Amino acid sequence: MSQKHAQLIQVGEALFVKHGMRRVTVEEICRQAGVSKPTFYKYFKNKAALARRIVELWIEEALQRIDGIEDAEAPFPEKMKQILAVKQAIAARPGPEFLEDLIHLDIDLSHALGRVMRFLVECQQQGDIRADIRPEVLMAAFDLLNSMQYDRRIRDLYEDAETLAVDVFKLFHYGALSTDHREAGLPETDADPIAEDLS
Amino acid sequence: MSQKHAQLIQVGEALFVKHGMRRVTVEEICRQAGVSKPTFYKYFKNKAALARRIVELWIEEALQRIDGIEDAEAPFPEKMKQILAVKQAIAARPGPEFLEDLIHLDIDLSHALGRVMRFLVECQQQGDIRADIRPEVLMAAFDLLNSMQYDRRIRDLYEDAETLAVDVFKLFHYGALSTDHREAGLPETDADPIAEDLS
DNA sequence: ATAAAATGAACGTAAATCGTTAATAATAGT
DNA sequence: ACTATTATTAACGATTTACGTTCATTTTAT
Repeated sequence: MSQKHAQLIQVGEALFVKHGMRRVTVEEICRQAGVSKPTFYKYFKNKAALARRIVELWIEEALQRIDGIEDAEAPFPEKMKQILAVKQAIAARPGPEFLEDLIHLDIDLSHALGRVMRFLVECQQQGDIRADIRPEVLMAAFDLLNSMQYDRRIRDLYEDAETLAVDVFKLFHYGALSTDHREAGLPETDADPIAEDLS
Repeated sequence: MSQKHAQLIQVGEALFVKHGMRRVTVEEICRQAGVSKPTFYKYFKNKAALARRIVELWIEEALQRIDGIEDAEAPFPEKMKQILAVKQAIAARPGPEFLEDLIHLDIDLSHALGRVMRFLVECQQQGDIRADIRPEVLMAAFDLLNSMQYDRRIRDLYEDAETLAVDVFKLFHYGALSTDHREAGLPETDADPIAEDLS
């Protein structure tokens, strides 16, 4: 829409990401955006509404990128790698403090992630990923593996951060890919994911 | 001194550097430091006093490092390079927002820099640096050259940041070193620095 | 057991922030 | 040039937050 509207979002995003919401005031956003306070409240009900809008845009952008990756023609493992990279990117976008704020606002970044989940499910149905593990578990496993990159103890084992990232991807890949995409064959299991009950 | 005292300084430094003073509350510092508020005010008159103490420690540390460099035996250009690097390091330590706060508190980081200035003067007296330019100007020139590293337009000319940094050092060096340390000789000027008046 | 140090909880005060209002100024289109 | 829209400035009361201090109690060390 208006120039002002865009400015507010841009400035708000920068400040929220860097400092979190409670360290940033509406007047500060207005000042840096070159917008008056009444105009702010014309566009947004309050500070939280701005935050919500910002995240909304993040998610929209992520979904578009994921669509693009899905439509493109590429070997499947490459697609999966890219899509998971997108998910990782939006999860890391808010700083730790803004992330806290989002949780407190009941904003769930992992809803864009629902799109990723659907992708995983499709992959299972097409036999690209092993179907004997529930997609939620796969997703969680991916997150856990990724979190290794931020663990000091693990990080110190590597010279540079990139090879660690590659290793993480390799790990998830060759543990998750079905035999179709594996070099060495492993006993294939295609049991019903919900078959076993953990009672 | 006390464990608590050190904790407060450590936490305060981290928060101030990251967010600046006005975004950080005393209670927040106390919480993260595991110290009660009355104890905070036992050690520091107020938030500003903590900030002052933090910078004081920075300067002390910088002075010690400079002394160490001066006492060590190394070729002169290497010494100068190291000392200027220390100066550059402490100047960059506070984030832009904390730097604003320090200015507003009449805290002058460039007083540690006075030590660097004295070094430059000594160098001039010993003939290591050309003596026909006032040390203040040399210092300012160094700062300007260094600031190039943060100029987007210049930065984009380089692949990596390191070679740029090296170039900056080279530039300052071979423009500032006297013929004693130069490969190619240039007309030596040892006129009185204050001889020429710009009236 | 005693002294010193740190804590939690509460306090009054001052300042900051919120969200809104009204009157004025700027900008647009017709 | 006139009108309608839109933004701005300045101020507002209400609420929240942060400050710096006090005091009774607990913890720690001697």
